[in-house]
Amino acid sequence: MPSPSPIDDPLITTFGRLLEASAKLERRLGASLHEETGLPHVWFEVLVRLARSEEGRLTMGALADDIALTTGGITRLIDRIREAGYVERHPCPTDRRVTHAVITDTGRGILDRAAVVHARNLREAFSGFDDATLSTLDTLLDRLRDAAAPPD
Amino acid sequence: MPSPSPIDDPLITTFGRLLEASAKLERRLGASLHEETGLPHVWFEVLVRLARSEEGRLTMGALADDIALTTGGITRLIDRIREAGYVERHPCPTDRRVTHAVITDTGRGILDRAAVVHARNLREAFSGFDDATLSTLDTLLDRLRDAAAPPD
DNA sequence: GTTGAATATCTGACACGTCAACTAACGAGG
DNA sequence: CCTCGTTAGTTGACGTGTCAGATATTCAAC
Repeated sequence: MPSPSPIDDPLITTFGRLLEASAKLERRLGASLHEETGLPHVWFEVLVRLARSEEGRLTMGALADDIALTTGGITRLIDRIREAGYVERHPCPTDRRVTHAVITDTGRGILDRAAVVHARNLREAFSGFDDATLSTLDTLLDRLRDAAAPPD
Repeated sequence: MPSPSPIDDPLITTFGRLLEASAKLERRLGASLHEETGLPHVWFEVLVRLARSEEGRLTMGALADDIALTTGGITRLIDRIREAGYVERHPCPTDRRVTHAVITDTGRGILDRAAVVHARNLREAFSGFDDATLSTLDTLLDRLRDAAAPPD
């Protein structure tokens, strides 16, 4: 007499596990990063993506999609990061609807320092994972991200 | 002359991927669930955990830990779910500091209906994953959750 | 017993993101 | 070229979670 209930579907459990794992990791590692560098983890994610992009710039829309925020959310997030002096807004010369967020030198400076700290914390948290496991994880996460894309 | 920059550490990328994948999946699947059943995804997660627990009850603290919210956040979340009639608060008879959140019959009803919908959506989203892959994923997620636990 | 540290929950003030409505600009057809 | 449908970004109103501090209770040590 095991439970025939729909709430025991294994996929529901797996999905719950995914959210729990990522929420807890972000809370813990995000807190460390913030304490040790003053940089909130979301800011870090924004700055990394800008720094890795051509000319350190990305459109608001592209950034919103990367970080999984709405465009309204990105507008406000960039407002705050800009007030801190880590990014600037540059109107796009060829399409006047679009605005680029561009990382500043100050932004690159704090980002580099934070990356060292963050990488160290990550290495500690993932100390039980060998290279092969990490590579498997990467593959799975890529497939999960794609699974979230609209079904068109 | 590849980039020797600390921001290119592969662990930073992996971690970013994890957050991106889970944020996008939650957004998409959470939206479907809410549209089709009226139940916000967080409510679903709360109700599942209660339904699976002994006597359909859990302390506020245990629930906060499961869902990865602060205790203040759980207080307010349970307030709202209670107003909808899906849970009740029961003071613990043996320790008067603790309160149990208890799922109601109404709560079990809507949960069962939502679980069917959610499981169907998950099956579609995870259609490219075979059983072995899912089991690998489960294992990895468990290890990730544990990696987030305090280092004591 | 009584004291004091620890634990469980709640609350006010506030930060952050969403949603929907709005402005502005692009671009394909007629 | 204009008009209309689409796309990019911003904004006001609001929902939800956090943080720090308050409250109540337990428990171990004296």
